[in-house]
Amino acid sequence: MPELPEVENVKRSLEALGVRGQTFERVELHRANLRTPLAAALTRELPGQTLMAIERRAKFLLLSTERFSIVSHLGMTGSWRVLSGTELIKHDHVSLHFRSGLHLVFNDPRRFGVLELFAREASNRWLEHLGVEPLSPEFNGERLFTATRGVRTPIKSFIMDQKRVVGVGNIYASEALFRAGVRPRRRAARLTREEAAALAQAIKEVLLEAIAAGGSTIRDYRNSNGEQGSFQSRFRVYDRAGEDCGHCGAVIKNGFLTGRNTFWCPRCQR
DNA sequence: CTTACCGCCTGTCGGC
DNA sequence: TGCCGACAGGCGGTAA
Repeated sequence: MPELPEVENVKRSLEALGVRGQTFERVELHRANLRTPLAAALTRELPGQTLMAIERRAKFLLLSTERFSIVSHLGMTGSWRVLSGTELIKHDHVSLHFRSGLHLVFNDPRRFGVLELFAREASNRWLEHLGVEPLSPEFNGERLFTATRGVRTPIKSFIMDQKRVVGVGNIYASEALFRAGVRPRRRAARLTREEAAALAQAIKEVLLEAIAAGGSTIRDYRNSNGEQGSFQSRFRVYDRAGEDCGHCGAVIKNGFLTGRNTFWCPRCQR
Protein backbone atom coordinates (compact mmCIF):
# COMPACT_ATOMS: atom_id res chain seq x y z
CA MET A 1 0.00 0.00 0.00
CA PRO A 2 1.84 2.97 1.25
CA GLU A 3 4.82 4.58 -0.34
CA LEU A 4 6.43 7.82 0.76
CA PRO A 5 3.49 10.11 -0.16
CA GLU A 6 1.00 7.97 1.74
CA VAL A 7 3.16 7.71 4.86
CA GLU A 8 3.80 11.46 4.71
CA ASN A 9 0.04 12.04 4.65
CA VAL A 10 -0.49 9.67 7.58
CA LYS A 11 2.09 11.68 9.48
CA ARG A 12 0.40 14.98 8.63
CA SER A 13 -3.06 13.71 9.48
CA LEU A 14 -1.87 12.47 12.87
CA GLU A 15 -0.36 15.88 13.49
CA ALA A 16 -3.62 17.57 12.47
CA LEU A 17 -5.64 15.35 14.77
CA GLY A 18 -3.73 16.73 17.72
CA VAL A 19 -2.19 13.64 19.22
CA ARG A 20 1.24 15.19 19.59
CA GLY A 21 1.73 16.41 23.13
CA GLN A 22 -0.63 13.80 24.56
CA THR A 23 0.43 11.36 27.24
CA PHE A 24 -0.01 7.62 26.90
CA GLU A 25 -2.07 5.89 29.58
CA ARG A 26 -2.07 2.25 28.50
CA VAL A 27 -1.44 0.01 25.53
CA GLU A 28 -3.57 -2.93 24.44
CA LEU A 29 -2.18 -5.66 22.22
CA HIS A 30 -4.98 -7.51 20.47
CA ARG A 31 -2.67 -10.14 19.01
CA ALA A 32 0.88 -11.31 19.56
CA ASN A 33 2.56 -10.26 16.34
CA LEU A 34 2.48 -8.47 13.02
CA ARG A 35 5.47 -9.23 10.79
CA THR A 36 7.48 -9.32 13.98
CA PRO A 37 6.36 -9.95 17.58
CA LEU A 38 4.54 -7.13 19.33
CA ALA A 39 6.89 -6.73 22.25
CA ALA A 40 5.63 -6.43 25.80
CA ALA A 41 7.89 -3.39 26.01
CA LEU A 42 5.09 -1.44 24.34
CA THR A 43 2.67 -2.07 27.19
CA ARG A 44 5.35 -1.80 29.86
CA GLU A 45 7.25 1.29 28.77
CA LEU A 46 4.77 3.62 27.08
CA PRO A 47 2.38 4.50 29.92
CA GLY A 48 3.32 7.91 31.30
CA GLN A 49 5.37 8.82 28.23
CA THR A 50 4.32 11.87 26.18
CA LEU A 51 4.23 11.83 22.39
CA MET A 52 6.77 14.50 21.52
CA ALA A 53 7.34 14.07 17.78
CA ILE A 54 5.65 12.51 14.76
CA GLU A 55 8.13 11.95 11.95
CA ARG A 56 8.60 10.03 8.72
CA ARG A 57 11.83 8.34 7.67
CA ALA A 58 11.58 6.48 4.35
CA LYS A 59 8.26 4.60 4.59
CA PHE A 60 8.51 4.39 8.38
CA LEU A 61 6.45 6.45 10.78
CA LEU A 62 8.29 7.39 13.98
CA LEU A 63 6.30 8.28 17.07
CA SER A 64 8.74 9.51 19.67
CA THR A 65 8.36 10.14 23.39
CA GLU A 66 10.89 11.39 25.89
CA ARG A 67 12.65 8.05 26.02
CA PHE A 68 11.35 5.91 23.16
CA SER A 69 10.56 5.79 19.48
CA ILE A 70 7.72 3.70 18.16
CA VAL A 71 8.83 2.52 14.71
CA SER A 72 5.84 1.78 12.53
CA HIS A 73 5.75 0.44 8.99
CA LEU A 74 2.43 0.05 7.23
CA GLY A 75 3.48 -2.82 4.96
CA MET A 76 0.85 -3.24 2.26
CA THR A 77 -2.35 -2.73 4.25
CA GLY A 78 -1.47 -1.01 7.52
CA SER A 79 -3.33 2.05 8.75
CA TRP A 80 -3.61 4.23 11.84
CA ARG A 81 -6.89 5.63 13.13
CA VAL A 82 -7.53 8.10 15.91
CA LEU A 83 -10.61 7.15 17.90
CA SER A 84 -12.45 8.49 20.89
CA GLY A 85 -14.80 5.55 21.30
CA THR A 86 -13.75 1.98 21.90
CA GLU A 87 -15.30 0.29 18.89
CA LEU A 88 -12.73 -1.99 17.30
CA ILE A 89 -13.02 -3.45 13.82
CA LYS A 90 -11.52 -6.53 12.24
CA HIS A 91 -7.72 -6.50 12.11
CA ASP A 92 -7.26 -3.84 14.78
CA HIS A 93 -4.09 -5.21 16.36
CA VAL A 94 -2.85 -2.54 18.76
CA SER A 95 -4.53 0.29 20.69
CA LEU A 96 -2.44 3.09 22.20
CA HIS A 97 -4.64 4.91 24.71
CA PHE A 98 -3.96 8.49 25.77
CA ARG A 99 -5.04 9.97 29.09
CA SER A 100 -7.36 12.26 27.14
CA GLY A 101 -9.48 9.32 26.08
CA LEU A 102 -8.30 9.46 22.48
CA HIS A 103 -6.50 6.42 21.20
CA LEU A 104 -4.38 5.44 18.26
CA VAL A 105 -5.33 2.12 16.68
CA PHE A 106 -3.16 0.18 14.24
CA ASN A 107 -5.09 -1.95 11.73
CA ASP A 108 -3.40 -4.27 9.24
CA PRO A 109 -5.26 -7.13 7.50
CA ARG A 110 -2.20 -8.72 5.90
CA ARG A 111 0.08 -8.07 8.88
CA PHE A 112 3.07 -7.17 6.73
CA GLY A 113 3.41 -4.10 8.93
CA VAL A 114 5.81 -3.52 11.80
CA LEU A 115 5.30 -1.88 15.17
CA GLU A 116 8.28 -1.90 17.52
CA LEU A 117 9.61 0.15 20.41
CA PHE A 118 13.22 1.30 20.62
CA ALA A 119 15.20 3.57 22.91
CA ARG A 120 14.92 6.98 21.31
CA GLU A 121 18.51 7.62 20.30
CA ALA A 122 19.46 4.01 19.69
CA SER A 123 20.02 2.78 16.18
CA ASN A 124 17.72 -0.04 15.17
CA ARG A 125 17.59 -2.64 12.47
CA TRP A 126 14.76 -0.99 10.57
CA LEU A 127 16.41 2.36 10.03
CA GLU A 128 20.13 1.67 9.97
CA HIS A 129 20.51 0.57 6.35
CA LEU A 130 18.19 3.03 4.69
CA GLY A 131 19.34 5.10 1.72
CA VAL A 132 18.96 8.78 0.94
CA GLU A 133 15.65 10.65 1.26
CA PRO A 134 14.54 11.46 -2.30
CA LEU A 135 13.15 14.88 -1.38
CA SER A 136 16.37 15.98 0.29
CA PRO A 137 18.92 18.17 -1.53
CA GLU A 138 21.45 15.37 -1.21
CA PHE A 139 19.46 13.34 -3.71
CA ASN A 140 20.11 14.75 -7.16
CA GLY A 141 20.99 13.67 -10.67
CA GLU A 142 24.71 13.62 -10.09
CA ARG A 143 24.40 11.45 -7.02
CA LEU A 144 22.04 9.08 -8.82
CA PHE A 145 24.38 8.92 -11.80
CA THR A 146 27.35 8.08 -9.59
CA ALA A 147 25.42 5.53 -7.55
CA THR A 148 24.24 3.66 -10.64
CA ARG A 149 27.73 3.19 -12.13
CA GLY A 150 28.57 -0.48 -12.37
CA VAL A 151 25.10 -1.63 -11.23
CA ARG A 152 23.55 -4.23 -13.51
CA THR A 153 20.09 -4.36 -11.95
CA PRO A 154 17.15 -2.81 -13.82
CA ILE A 155 16.75 0.87 -13.01
CA LYS A 156 13.25 0.29 -11.64
CA SER A 157 14.58 -2.24 -9.14
CA PHE A 158 17.36 0.19 -8.29
CA ILE A 159 15.07 3.08 -7.37
CA MET A 160 12.80 0.74 -5.38
CA ASP A 161 15.76 -0.56 -3.35
CA GLN A 162 15.44 1.14 0.04
CA LYS A 163 19.19 0.83 0.60
CA ARG A 164 19.74 3.08 -2.43
CA VAL A 165 16.97 5.65 -2.20
CA VAL A 166 13.98 5.39 0.11
CA GLY A 167 10.26 5.91 -0.27
CA VAL A 168 9.74 4.87 -3.89
CA GLY A 169 7.52 1.81 -4.28
CA ASN A 170 5.85 0.06 -7.17
CA ILE A 171 3.48 2.85 -8.21
CA TYR A 172 5.83 5.80 -8.08
CA ALA A 173 8.70 3.87 -9.67
CA SER A 174 6.67 3.34 -12.86
CA GLU A 175 5.35 6.89 -12.76
CA ALA A 176 8.78 8.49 -12.28
CA LEU A 177 10.37 6.39 -15.04
CA PHE A 178 7.62 7.44 -17.43
CA ARG A 179 8.20 11.10 -16.64
CA ALA A 180 11.94 10.66 -17.14
CA GLY A 181 11.50 8.79 -20.44
CA VAL A 182 13.44 5.75 -19.23
CA ARG A 183 12.29 2.14 -19.63
CA PRO A 184 12.02 0.19 -16.36
CA ARG A 185 14.24 -2.68 -17.58
CA ARG A 186 17.20 -0.53 -18.55
CA ARG A 187 20.21 -1.55 -16.54
CA ALA A 188 21.02 1.14 -13.99
CA ALA A 189 24.58 1.51 -15.24
CA ARG A 190 23.33 2.30 -18.76
CA LEU A 191 21.65 5.55 -17.78
CA THR A 192 23.34 8.62 -19.14
CA ARG A 193 24.15 11.54 -16.89
CA GLU A 194 21.23 13.42 -18.48
CA GLU A 195 18.84 10.54 -17.87
CA ALA A 196 19.94 10.26 -14.25
CA ALA A 197 19.26 13.96 -13.81
CA ALA A 198 15.82 13.63 -15.42
CA LEU A 199 14.99 10.63 -13.26
CA ALA A 200 16.06 12.26 -10.00
CA GLN A 201 13.94 15.27 -10.90
CA ALA A 202 10.99 13.07 -11.92
CA ILE A 203 11.11 11.17 -8.63
CA LYS A 204 11.00 14.41 -6.67
CA GLU A 205 8.17 15.83 -8.77
CA VAL A 206 5.95 12.77 -8.71
CA LEU A 207 6.39 12.32 -4.95
CA LEU A 208 5.65 15.99 -4.25
CA GLU A 209 2.57 15.97 -6.48
CA ALA A 210 1.33 12.78 -4.84
CA ILE A 211 1.86 14.19 -1.35
CA ALA A 212 -0.13 17.28 -2.31
CA ALA A 213 -2.92 15.06 -3.67
CA GLY A 214 -3.14 13.17 -0.39
CA GLY A 215 -1.43 10.06 -1.80
CA SER A 216 -2.94 7.34 -3.98
CA THR A 217 -5.90 5.19 -2.96
CA ILE A 218 -6.24 2.09 -5.12
CA ARG A 219 -8.14 -0.05 -2.66
CA ASP A 220 -7.71 0.64 0.99
CA TYR A 221 -5.26 3.45 1.68
CA ARG A 222 -6.66 6.06 4.07
CA ASN A 223 -4.87 8.64 6.16
CA SER A 224 -5.49 8.56 9.90
CA ASN A 225 -8.49 10.82 9.41
CA GLY A 226 -10.10 8.23 7.14
CA GLU A 227 -9.59 10.32 4.00
CA GLN A 228 -8.60 8.78 0.67
CA GLY A 229 -5.91 10.13 -1.63
CA SER A 230 -6.66 11.31 -5.16
CA PHE A 231 -3.36 10.89 -7.01
CA GLN A 232 -4.58 7.61 -8.56
CA SER A 233 -6.61 9.69 -11.02
CA ARG A 234 -3.36 11.22 -12.28
CA PHE A 235 -1.46 8.00 -12.95
CA ARG A 236 0.06 8.20 -16.43
CA VAL A 237 1.08 4.55 -16.74
CA TYR A 238 0.50 2.65 -13.48
CA ASP A 239 -2.44 0.24 -13.81
CA ARG A 240 -3.15 1.59 -17.32
CA ALA A 241 -1.94 -1.27 -19.53
CA GLY A 242 -3.81 -1.30 -22.83
CA GLU A 243 -4.81 2.33 -22.58
CA ASP A 244 -3.39 5.01 -24.85
CA CYS A 245 -0.48 7.06 -23.58
CA GLY A 246 -1.72 10.58 -22.91
CA HIS A 247 1.45 12.02 -24.40
CA CYS A 248 2.07 10.05 -27.60
CA GLY A 249 -0.97 7.81 -28.05
CA ALA A 250 0.95 4.53 -28.04
CA VAL A 251 -0.58 1.66 -26.09
CA ILE A 252 0.78 1.42 -22.55
CA LYS A 253 2.45 -1.90 -21.84
CA ASN A 254 2.95 -3.90 -18.69
CA GLY A 255 5.10 -6.80 -17.61
CA PHE A 256 6.60 -8.33 -14.50
CA LEU A 257 9.96 -7.15 -13.29
CA THR A 258 11.36 -9.05 -10.31
CA GLY A 259 7.86 -10.09 -9.43
CA ARG A 260 6.24 -6.68 -9.55
CA ASN A 261 3.79 -5.49 -12.18
CA THR A 262 5.45 -2.73 -14.15
CA PHE A 263 3.95 -0.23 -16.60
CA TRP A 264 5.56 1.89 -19.31
CA CYS A 265 4.96 3.63 -22.62
CA PRO A 266 6.98 1.90 -25.37
CA ARG A 267 7.26 5.11 -27.37
CA CYS A 268 7.92 7.76 -24.69
CA GLN A 269 10.39 5.61 -22.76
CA ARG A 270 13.75 4.38 -24.08
C1' DC B 1 29.40 -8.49 -2.68
C1' DT B 2 25.01 -8.46 -5.98
C1' DT B 3 20.79 -10.23 -7.78
C1' DA B 4 16.45 -13.18 -8.15
C1' DC B 5 13.07 -15.65 -6.05
C1' DC B 6 10.06 -17.24 -2.26
C1' DG B 7 7.27 -16.56 1.50
C1' DC B 8 4.75 -14.02 4.66
C1' DC B 9 -0.89 -12.83 5.21
C1' DT B 10 -5.84 -11.54 4.02
C1' DG B 11 -9.13 -9.86 0.79
C1' DT B 12 -10.95 -9.36 -3.72
C1' DC B 13 -11.81 -10.30 -8.36
C1' DG B 14 -12.40 -12.89 -12.65
C1' DG B 15 -13.08 -17.22 -14.88
C1' DC B 16 -15.30 -21.49 -14.97
C1' DT C 1 -23.63 -19.66 -6.26
C1' DG C 2 -19.19 -21.36 -5.18
C1' DC C 3 -14.62 -22.67 -5.85
C1' DC C 4 -9.83 -21.72 -7.33
C1' DG C 5 -6.06 -19.22 -8.83
C1' DA C 6 -4.01 -14.83 -9.46
C1' DC C 7 -2.95 -10.69 -7.71
C1' DA C 8 -2.41 -6.49 -4.47
C1' DG C 9 1.03 0.55 -2.36
C1' DG C 10 6.46 -4.22 0.99
C1' DC C 11 10.34 -6.40 2.34
C1' DG C 12 13.49 -9.91 4.64
C1' DG C 13 15.79 -14.35 4.13
C1' DT C 14 18.05 -17.33 1.29
C1' DA C 15 20.39 -19.29 -2.51
C1' DA C 16 23.19 -18.85 -6.45
